[in-house]
Amino acid sequence: MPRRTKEEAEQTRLALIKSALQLFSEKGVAHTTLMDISKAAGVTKGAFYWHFKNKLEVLEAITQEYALPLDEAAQQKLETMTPSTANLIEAITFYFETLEQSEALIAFQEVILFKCEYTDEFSALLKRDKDDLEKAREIFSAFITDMDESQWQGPRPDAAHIEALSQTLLNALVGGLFQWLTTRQGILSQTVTQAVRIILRGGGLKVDG
Amino acid sequence: MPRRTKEEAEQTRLALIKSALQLFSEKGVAHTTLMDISKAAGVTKGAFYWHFKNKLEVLEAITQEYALPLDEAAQQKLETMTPSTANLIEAITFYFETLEQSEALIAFQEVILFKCEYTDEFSALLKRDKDDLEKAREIFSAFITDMDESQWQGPRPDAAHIEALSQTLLNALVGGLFQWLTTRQGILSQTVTQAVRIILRGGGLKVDG
DNA sequence: ATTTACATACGTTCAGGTATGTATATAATC
DNA sequence: GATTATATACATACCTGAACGTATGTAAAT
Repeated sequence: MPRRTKEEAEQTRLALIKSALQLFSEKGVAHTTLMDISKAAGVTKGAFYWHFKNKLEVLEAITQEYALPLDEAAQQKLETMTPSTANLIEAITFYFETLEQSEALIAFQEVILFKCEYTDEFSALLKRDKDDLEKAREIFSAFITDMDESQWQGPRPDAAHIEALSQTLLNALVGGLFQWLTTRQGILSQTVTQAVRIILRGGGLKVDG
Repeated sequence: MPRRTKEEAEQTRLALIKSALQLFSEKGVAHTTLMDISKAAGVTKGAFYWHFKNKLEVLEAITQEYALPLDEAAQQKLETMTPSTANLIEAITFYFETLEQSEALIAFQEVILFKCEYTDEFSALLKRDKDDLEKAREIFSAFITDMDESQWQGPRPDAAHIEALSQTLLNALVGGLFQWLTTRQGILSQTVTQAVRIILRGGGLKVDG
């Protein structure tokens, strides 16, 4: 059936994105064919090639549709909060609570970490992921730097220490997500929060509990 | 040229493994063809199929050849050391120093983390990786548990806390490796060691420096 | 003599891409 | 407001290369 209305076209676009994410997480990006995606979305390859140029474009669309909103929400949360350890922990907890409650977000992270080969054109995707992490680290650093003197156990440390601290924090988050996605044991937001407490305390900040 | 001697056959086997690792890290596992590997090793597909059943078997051979020795060395190091924070840090530093000095080990980790889709038969590989990490965590836990009272800042914590601590430690290591492999910035063993210090201190252990 | 350690050749499947068909929504024109 | 024109949103069919696997050949080691 040719020539749907604009809204119907957007529907099929979203259906393609959704099916792609589902199939990517099941079969991997490289082993998912464009016809697999099209079929699962109830259309043909013609529809796919109308909306997207290739697999990479779908993955980018998936990112825009599913991952970006949470990233931006968490970022804005941190930017509006008053800098404190409690608020830092809360923002991180918010991120992982939202993540673990969304099948789509879980599937997305699975694809990014386990079902995608970062080579050729896809290496750009890894680079962007790298930039995102670097940005997150900078936000952590700024947030910690802006904290009041009262948040620290001892005297305020230098910038290098805060950078090392925020980097360690970020690495533990990535590693924690990695570990949870493979084992699915425990509650992601809780284990991560626990790790954050340990690290912030080890970095010289006051942490209650 | 048919029918080489046993040693020559082992040579081509190792050449295939080496070429496979190289190509996997460049082009990704899925996008590397068996003829690519064979050609790079200076043989034909016939030689490949004589030594291996499929791609998965090569990857397993690569693991045996390159990754296992370091894992076992680090593990044995921990088992023979007297439990202390300094020795824990030293064992971890040893692991990552060895890693960052070997192109092959770096390539292997790159393949495992970024150039491999864990689906179908390859999901078994991810499961084994999971088991390895779980084993590492247990070793960390045991090592920390066996530590002398003098190693702690305060009273000795309960088992649950030590488990959370070792898990956080492991997650930070994985995340740190992840981060270093993407950015290649700084010296892996140093940044990781720094992270370990922060975490152990946050976990309640005495850390010098 | 037989097995080994490959080389060569082939068949089959299958994925990506393209070219083209087509019915309808939408815009343009009168 | 009716007609026409055009762009849209796909469906269908085909073409191409290529990768996997397999079957078979073969010369030397054992």
